[in-house]
Amino acid sequence: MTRVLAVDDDPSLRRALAINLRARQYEVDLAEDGASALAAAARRPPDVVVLDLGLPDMDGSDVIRGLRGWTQVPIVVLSARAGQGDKVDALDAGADDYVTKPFGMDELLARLRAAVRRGIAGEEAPVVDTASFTVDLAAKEVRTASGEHVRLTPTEWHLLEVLTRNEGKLVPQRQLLQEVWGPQYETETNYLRVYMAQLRRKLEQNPAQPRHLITEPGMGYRLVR
Amino acid sequence: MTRVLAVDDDPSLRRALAINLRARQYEVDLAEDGASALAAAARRPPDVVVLDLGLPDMDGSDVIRGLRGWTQVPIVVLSARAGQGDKVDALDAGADDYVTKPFGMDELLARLRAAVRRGIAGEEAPVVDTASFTVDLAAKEVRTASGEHVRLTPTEWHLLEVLTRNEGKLVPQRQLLQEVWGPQYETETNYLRVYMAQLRRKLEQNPAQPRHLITEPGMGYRLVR
DNA sequence: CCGGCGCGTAAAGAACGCGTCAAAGTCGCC
DNA sequence: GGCGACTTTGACGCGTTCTTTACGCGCCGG
Repeated sequence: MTRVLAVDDDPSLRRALAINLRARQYEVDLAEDGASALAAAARRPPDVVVLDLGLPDMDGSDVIRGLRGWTQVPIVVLSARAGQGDKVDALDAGADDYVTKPFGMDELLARLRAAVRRGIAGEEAPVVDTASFTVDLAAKEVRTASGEHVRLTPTEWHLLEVLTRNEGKLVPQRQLLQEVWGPQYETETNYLRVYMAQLRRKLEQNPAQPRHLITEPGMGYRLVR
Repeated sequence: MTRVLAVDDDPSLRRALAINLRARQYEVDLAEDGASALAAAARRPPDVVVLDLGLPDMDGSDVIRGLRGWTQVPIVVLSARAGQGDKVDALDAGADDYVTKPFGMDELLARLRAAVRRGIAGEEAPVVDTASFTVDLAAKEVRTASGEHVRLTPTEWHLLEVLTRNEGKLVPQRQLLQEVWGPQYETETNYLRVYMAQLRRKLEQNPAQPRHLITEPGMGYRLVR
């Protein structure tokens, strides 16, 4: 059963959330402020968190950072209709989605389902294998189709790791550069060219015509099975 | 139940709208001018707004901006005047779609359904598929109906992305140019013609008679399923 | 009936991005 | 201190993409 931790200082909204969620077979924990939310999450790790930003004791973004310190649980934020500043802050702090008050219960439930789906999908998939090679993210290991171990340098691995975690998706050049080399290298696209070439030489059967490490000109790269 | 706010100064048209909409299980609020429309929307937030541009007290675009200040509710505009200027203004101000008077009730209802669907779907719509092709916004990938990958250039993709995010809705030329090429290219409508032609060649089964990438002469383009 | 406007199409040169190679620079380890 | 592995940097050729211009057509208004 899916466990939801719902955090809001308004008792009537807490009650409404609890009733609606339990009616849909969620297991519900409640908290009325940031401190007890963090405590509750630590005591019984939830599968998804619904968090009101307007808590009496702590800033919402700080609650998010407190959770993100040790868990990747999906967080859906509730906010009164005020400015967008706190929304941006919350997303930057690591929230997954955002619902503005007043909201329809249907909408919140839809967002919750989506968040849970993403969360569960995220935990599995440490291994991705293609026709030519297999990437084991947990073991940090790459093997060819014939089972031989492939030696990668740290940078090569890091690049391949980002592509693997986004398997099938196009990863923008900027994101790759930022995650592998850091934010100040966002424009050094030639790094990508050099290292993609090295990865292809080690992993592709025909490096000149790559089948899995695909260039999308002008946009980024993509790992396809 | 879906709530519609219908705004028109003509009492007989208000009545006709109310009867037709209620017959189709919509909950209907009525307003006869801009000020009371804004007040009604604030009192009971609607799921979709039908707005006549020819109101006695306010310019239609100002009503739209008044709503857009705090809500993303879909707005379908009714326009009587032959001129296109006010329609373009309304779309630029944030309207979602428009219907020209005199209109068939069927057409209005179809536009309403499309607008409501978009509104509810909200931010969760990473995949849009038509009879001819499928657009995956998250993966930045386009496939034909037969499943083949379609290669798009960055500009082609960017243009298609904007249209896809506004699926079903008429997107003004100005908005497309601004989002794809930047604010200083707002008048270069020939860019749109060139790139729409390229997209049609790659995506439409019969590029000469596009079924999904539709031109709305003088105003903009629309992606329909 | 004619003229103008907007749209679709085609084609050209210019600009850009990518893959490749080679060499210089950096770091840690023996 | 020297050696090897890894990373960074620069240059070049080639194919692709973007930009710009020109022309023909259809529709609408005069």
